[in-house]
Amino acid sequence: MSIRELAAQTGVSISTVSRVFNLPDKVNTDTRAHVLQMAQAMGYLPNASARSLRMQRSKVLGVVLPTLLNPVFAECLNGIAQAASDAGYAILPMTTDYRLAQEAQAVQQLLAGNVDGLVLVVSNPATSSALQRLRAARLPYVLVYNWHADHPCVSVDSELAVRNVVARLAALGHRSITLISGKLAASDRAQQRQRGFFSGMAAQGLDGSHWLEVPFVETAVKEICALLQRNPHPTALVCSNDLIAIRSIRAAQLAGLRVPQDISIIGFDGIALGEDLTPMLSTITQPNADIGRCGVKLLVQALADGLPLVPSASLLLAHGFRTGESCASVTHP
Amino acid sequence: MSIRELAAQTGVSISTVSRVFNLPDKVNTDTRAHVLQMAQAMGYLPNASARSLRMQRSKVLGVVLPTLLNPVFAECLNGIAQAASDAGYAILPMTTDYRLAQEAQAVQQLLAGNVDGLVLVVSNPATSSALQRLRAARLPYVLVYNWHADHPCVSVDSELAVRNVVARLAALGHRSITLISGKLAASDRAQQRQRGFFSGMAAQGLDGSHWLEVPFVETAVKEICALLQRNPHPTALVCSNDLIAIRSIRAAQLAGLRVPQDISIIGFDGIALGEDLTPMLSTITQPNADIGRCGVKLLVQALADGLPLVPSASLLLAHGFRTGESCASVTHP
DNA sequence: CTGTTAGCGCATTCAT
DNA sequence: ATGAATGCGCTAACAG
Repeated sequence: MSIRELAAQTGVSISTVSRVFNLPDKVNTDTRAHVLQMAQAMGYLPNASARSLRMQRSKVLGVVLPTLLNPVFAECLNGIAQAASDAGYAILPMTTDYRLAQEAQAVQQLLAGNVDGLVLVVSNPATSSALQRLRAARLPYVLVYNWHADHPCVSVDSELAVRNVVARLAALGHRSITLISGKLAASDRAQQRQRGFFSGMAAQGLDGSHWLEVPFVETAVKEICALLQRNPHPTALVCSNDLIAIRSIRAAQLAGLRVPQDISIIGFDGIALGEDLTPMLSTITQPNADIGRCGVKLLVQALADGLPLVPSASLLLAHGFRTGESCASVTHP
Repeated sequence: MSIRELAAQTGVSISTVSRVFNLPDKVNTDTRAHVLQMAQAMGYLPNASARSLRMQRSKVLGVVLPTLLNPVFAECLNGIAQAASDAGYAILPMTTDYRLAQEAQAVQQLLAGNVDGLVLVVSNPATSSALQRLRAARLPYVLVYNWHADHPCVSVDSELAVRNVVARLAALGHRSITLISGKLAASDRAQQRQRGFFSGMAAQGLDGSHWLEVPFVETAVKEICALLQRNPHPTALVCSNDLIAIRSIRAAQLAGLRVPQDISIIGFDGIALGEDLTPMLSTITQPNADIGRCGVKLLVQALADGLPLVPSASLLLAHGFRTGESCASVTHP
């Protein structure tokens, strides 16, 4: 079903049909109604490929995320999809599983798929070859969750958030706090959060040398459990993200520690699921859907303006703290 | 960077360049190497829209899912993405939030986006208008999680699974079992699972009249808690899915019941996260990634054969049971 | 207000 | 083994 057939059946020219769908005002009301009716009857839908080829834009945004198995990114993708849809864009998502090779490949494929722009989270903006290729291709893009002065980003101040959470723990009487960090090489967010931990501990005059690095994808309950079985155990754990916090809670149980009576555990991300857990997860909350939405909005705006998206357009959104049940004050026996 | 420019720079015709990328064997080795090298240097990538227009196929599969906020669908999408990528397809996902209007709209958009085929989960295959439109458009599609004799599907035998789980609970001494079901109108899976509950309870000679219908998206902890506070409370809960089971565990805690000592709670889906919970979720497991993978494989095969995908191609995969910690035998005081 | 025409970038005959 | 020519379906001048 092509525009030509519809035009023939309707008894008008293809330009008129085209106008009906693109510039409806510029066509006679009756003609328009007739065309629309015939289109409906014949099940005509404008061919997206032909339109993309002609217009030199696909109305598709590429999306690159580490994984959808962490709800934080599923929530973000939700926001992305919503904002994209609102702006008339479809999305083409790819996941990297936190691997550089996949990151590069995803960007490569997306470039070949002629998307109009990209929303992505990379391992490390400072060193990402995928990002360089993107710049070389002069394709508009925006990073989400990442933060770097040379790129347009949408994120929260992770470092500050963790520093504040350390202060909060200190105020609750915690002195022995351990950081459970995701692989630092795989994530600049983990690095930021680690910096927040270090500076926070230092600011409280506490020993910030205790931290454990665990994988993002595979569960590390065993390792965390082993750490908790050492005597004395830390009275609080600050985790790189909610998934790791959930695993830490399990590790604590396996180590015979009650949460929060024996140990406080704090996450980062604010995934919705955390609210339904028992104990409810205490965590630093990010506006995940909004992060995605804002990223798309910036991108769409740049696309509309025809201007490149500059680093100075970066947005730092507000984070929060969810007072759950996995964090309590230290009990002095 | 078009094929013409590359051809000009390389000193060959565009047909030769085209052959280098599509029929490499039919071009001289030296010429091929030269073209490839120049392509690399100039950063040439074949334009996907042009190719789609010419080939009348986009190498894109549409995907329609209720939501990505339930990890079961995120896991499935992961499998879909993997299999699609392996077969050289990209994916264009849309979510419906369990709403019929969105379901129809998603299919409509995907049709307009000229995808080559669709993987989807609909509310109800028997009545879905989106599905009818798909058939009318003669676009290959496969349903996942849904099950219906008139459509090609990939799923598990939910009814049998629940029936068996009821038997398992009965064997553990449970007599008072309540079903916490997702909105039946929004999901044929919920209907299947309810049927399994009814027939399972009947088979055990138990009263299967106790069940509660809760939303999929919003949390229904309050309602479930209220149900549990009635005296006497059921000794076991069978839930439509893992997310509802997680909320039920929270509801139990709020109602002052210990899981599993005071009440057993069983989920459905086998989301990975369930293994990291405390108590570890006891649940019926589905091979979520495989369901997605199989769906894509069927679709890709049909696309390759040029044949329509028939209902008789439907696949019923094996389910399992994860013995977690949220289910125990009845303690007789 | 409507029709005619010229490509967008590519794969594919048909020649050579 | 390679090149010239055609058209996929559509939008955007341009002409009327």
